[in-house]
Formats: sequence, C-alpha cells, structure tokens
Amino acid sequence: MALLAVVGPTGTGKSDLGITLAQHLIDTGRPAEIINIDAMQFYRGMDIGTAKLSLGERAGIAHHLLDYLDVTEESTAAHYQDLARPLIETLQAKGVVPILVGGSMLYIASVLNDFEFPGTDPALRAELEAELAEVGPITLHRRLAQLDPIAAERITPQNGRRTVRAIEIVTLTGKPFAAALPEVPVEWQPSLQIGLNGPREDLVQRLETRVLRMWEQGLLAEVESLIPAGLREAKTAKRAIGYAQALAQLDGELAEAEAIAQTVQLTQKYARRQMSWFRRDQRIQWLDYRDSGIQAQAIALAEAHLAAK
RNA sequence: GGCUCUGUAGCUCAGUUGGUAGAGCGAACGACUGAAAAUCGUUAGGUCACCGGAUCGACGCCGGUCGGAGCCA
Repeated sequence: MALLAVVGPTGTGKSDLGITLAQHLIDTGRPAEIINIDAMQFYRGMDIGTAKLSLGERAGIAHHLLDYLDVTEESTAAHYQDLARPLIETLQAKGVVPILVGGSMLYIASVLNDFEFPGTDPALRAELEAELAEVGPITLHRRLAQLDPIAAERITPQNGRRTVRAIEIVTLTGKPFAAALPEVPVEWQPSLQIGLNGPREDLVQRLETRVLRMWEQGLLAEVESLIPAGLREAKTAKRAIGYAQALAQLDGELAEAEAIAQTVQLTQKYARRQMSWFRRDQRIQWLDYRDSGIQAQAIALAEAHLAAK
C-alpha cells in the first residue's frame, strides 16, 4: 500500500508539488488523488488567505477533505483522523495512491503516526476552562500535579491550555497521560513524507510577498463576504492568520499597513513553529523549493516508495 | 536665533537619593496526543549618541559636540 505526503512550512509550494506527483502517477497509469491536510483549507470560502488551489490549478485531480466545513464549524485533529484514515484505506483498496498535502502538524501526525486521542467531555472541558480563567494556569497546574505528577512535570505550569486537556484526559480515562511524544514515532502505516523547505532568509522574503499578494488579491473582500456566513462567531476559522487581521482592519482596529505587517509576522512565526515540529521527524525527505530539479527528485522518491511498498 | 524636552537591546520604552542596566514585542532554538494558523518554555542581543570634566566610582552630576521633537521670535 502506497501512501505519500507532501509536508513543510507554509508558502513552500506543497500544493503544486502535490499536483505534479499526482499528475505523474496518473500519466504513468497509476491513479492518484490528493487529500488536503491543511486545517484552514477545510473551510469553504476561505481561499485567498489559505492560498487554496483554484479549480483550474487542481488540473482535474480529485481533492478530498477540502472545502468540507462551514466557517462556523469547529475542526479537530481527532475528527480529521476519523475521516482521513478510512478515506485513505478506501482509496488504497481501489488501487488509488493517496497523496496527503498540507502543513498542519498535529493533523499530519495524527494520521501518519499511531495517535490515539482520548475522548473529550464538553461539560468537563467548559468547567476546567472556566476555572482556568478564574484561578490562572499555575493553580490549575498544581491540581494536575496531584492527579498525574509525571504529566505535570512535562507540561509547563504557565501552559493553561495543555493543563486543562491533561486534567480532562486523566479524569475521563482514570489513567495517567503521557503528555509527551514518543522519541521515535510509531507508524500507522508505511508512508513517504516529502518535506519542502528553503533557507530561512529566503522563506522570510517569500512569505512577506505572499501576504502582500493576498491583500492585493482581495482578502479583505473575501473576509467581508464570510461575515454573513458566520465568520465572527466561528471558533477556529476566525483565528486564521490573515483573517483575524483582515477582520480587525474592517472594524477599523488596524490600519491596512498594520494588518499586513502583523499577518507577515504571524506567518513567519507559524513557519518557524512548523519547522520546529517537522525537524524532529527523521523520516521526512527534505527538498529545497528553490531547486529546479525538485519535481524530478520528488518523483524519484515516490517511485522508490512505490517500488518498495 | 532663543527657550523647553529628548537620544538606553532590532522596535516601543522602564531605570528610586551616583556603585557599569531591565520589561514588553521581535529574533533564534525547543516542547507539543480532541481549538495546533493553537498553547507554552529557554536563550542571545546594549562601549546606556559622542567628547571632555569633577568623583574611589556615572546611564545617572557639570561643560561641550552631533541628531530628534515642540514652543517663541
């Protein structure tokens, strides 16, 4: 069973490379389809700010898990895992090569690695979040230390978010929470991950012009059109980098130059966080997006993976 | 031209009565198992504009030079 993935930080050309790979496989008689794994491209109507491929650019290749959520719907990695894994298996059963394309770290890991998300309980969660808001992260963390000393040691006391979830897990499962990623990831099934990246200074430049282009292409108008659809009430979608800033600009809270500058900065930071996550995965085969031979290299890697299967 | 204020980390600024400096943001690096485009941690950056003086000792006092802001002519 073949399984390909194109990963890496934002703005490195993952979508295009995904098309190239799919096209190559199809041209050589092996059906291939793309599965989006960018958490913001799930949302219908969020196109410009997520650099979503247009229909034309998709070149007739089937794309899954793209545009399948309303802006008001919340997305979670656990839910995505439930959708993506059966989809992958279905495609494989039909002899289609699935190509995961995107940069949402947790989502990728939750599909490709042996991730098991313990359940959640909205009431308990709400209760813990209220408590967090009231007493602050440090106090809540002391409670975690009593419930699960090891988890508490692995989560910094200032990190209220992770503390809440850890308490939730321990309470729900009655078992300790690992709170740590395994040294070496356990594979869900063998896959080839191709990573795209370039020198930091170059990427910084690239991301800046990319953000400028989003504004030129009408991100503001796109955001405005999403307001009636409920963007303001959204939990996840309205936080998207660029979208939050465009909203602030529409509300007069930010001048355009500020909104753009902030978006550029957040995008840079995001790319950095992505790299710090991806770097630890030794299986990723890194390619330099500036390299003109990148398509051939990716195809060679894919062929080797298919041959080994 | 005169008067007043001002020049401290890449940016915005703190710095008590003189004992060679701090924060926030940014940056680099890291953590990460149901919001992950989230949430957090660590570290590196400063001849305190420049020159001179008094002092055991100055970012801090005195004098001057250069740059910025405002007010009056």
